[in-house]
Amino acid sequence: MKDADLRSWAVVRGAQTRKEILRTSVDVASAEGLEGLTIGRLAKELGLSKSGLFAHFGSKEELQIATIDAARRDFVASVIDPTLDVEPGLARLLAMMEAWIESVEHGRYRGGCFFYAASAEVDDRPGPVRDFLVKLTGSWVSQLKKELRLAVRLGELAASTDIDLLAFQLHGSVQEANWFRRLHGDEKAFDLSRAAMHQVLRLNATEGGLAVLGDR
Amino acid sequence: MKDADLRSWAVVRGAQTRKEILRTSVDVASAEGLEGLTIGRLAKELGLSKSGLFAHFGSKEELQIATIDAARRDFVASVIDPTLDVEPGLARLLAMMEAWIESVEHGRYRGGCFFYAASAEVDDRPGPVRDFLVKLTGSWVSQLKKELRLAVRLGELAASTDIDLLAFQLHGSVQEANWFRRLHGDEKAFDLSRAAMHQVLRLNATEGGLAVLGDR
DNA sequence: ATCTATAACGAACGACCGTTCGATGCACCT
DNA sequence: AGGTGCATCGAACGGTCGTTCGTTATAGAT
Repeated sequence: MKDADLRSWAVVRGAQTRKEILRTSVDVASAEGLEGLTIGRLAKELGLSKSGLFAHFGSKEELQIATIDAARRDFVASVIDPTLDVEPGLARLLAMMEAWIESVEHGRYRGGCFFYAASAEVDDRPGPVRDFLVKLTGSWVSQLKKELRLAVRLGELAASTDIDLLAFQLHGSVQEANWFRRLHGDEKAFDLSRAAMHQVLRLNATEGGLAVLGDR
Repeated sequence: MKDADLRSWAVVRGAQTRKEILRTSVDVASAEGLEGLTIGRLAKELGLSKSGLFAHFGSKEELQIATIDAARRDFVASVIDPTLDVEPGLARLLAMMEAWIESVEHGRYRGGCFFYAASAEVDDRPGPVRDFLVKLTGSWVSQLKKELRLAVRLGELAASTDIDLLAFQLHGSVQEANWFRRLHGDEKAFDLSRAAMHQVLRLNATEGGLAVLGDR
């Protein structure tokens, strides 16, 4: 009976619409911001009524959070999942970084990296939206650090490696690339990002690590 | 006669008010964004009427541009001017970077680095506001590169130094620090920024450059 | 004393915002 | 055939936005 409810026509249709809304809202929010993402504008773009769209979320704040979560799903699908079967350690870290860079470089959002835009907008506005974003970005940095620590343990990075500093540099190189490309339209930003990444990794790599990093 | 006009009571008073408005608007915009900076809110905060404040600028876009220009003046005064009498080359570059980091770390704006916030907000909104911001940020990066090239010519940095990459890394380290502190509230962000800066400079420094960089 | 220029004001405008509410339509259950 | 649950709609709400306009106050010039 409950199953019947959950699979009823209306519910399925509702879930589908919600998905379509979020697919568009992530795109819009990456460019116009989470506040610039207005319900009327979004409804018009999707051919829905304001109130019909609104009913899916109950408040603008809920829409914003759902939008961030949709961006998270996209991020996991395109950056994290594909690297799960790569050999853990430095190799996987490289795969994660490369997937991340590519997702920023060729992603489908008009505004470039969603989390870059959202961070700058939300960092001074306390509340659940900010909290959620802090949690997600913090979790990504932690994941990078975790893989770095593993690489140290595997002897691919030197024991003296400053994990915090290295993660800071890796994360920063991608954020800077997004800033540079977005504002100054220069596509070589991502080459610089890759070069910076390889430089700092090489700086901390052991002989075994250098083998993983390759020639370039 | 013209002089008398320019020094008339009303004009002086007007210029003073405009200055006070901009002093507040930069502060507000660094936190709420250039769009979130609304005329009514700004007027209330300053004890002015909406229309009275509005008359100083003629349009919201003009207010935004004037606000960015006020931020530029602050930046020049606190980051560039104090380094003009430092010895050109690596020493001056270090002074510029340190002044920049400190201005972000201890600046008077509630929203942290003004240009970081404005960049992310405006990068997808074409128009005069964006154009102005692109010009200013580009000019700052150019200034860094100019000093780096000088350091190379002075033999403080190796001739093989990749200026674009190094500027990318220096600029990115400060932006990342602002992001990290703003979103995750961690004050050690700026120590990381300084460490990253020294690391990449050291990597390109000659013996003479290392002497300028010092021990740390 | 009168005139001029400017700053600042208050009231109002249309547009859009997020949100509420009742009505309508459709697929399924009994 | 009638009832139920859900998605969606249209109209309306109070509020805020940027902007316009006519008015008032005030210091200096004539």
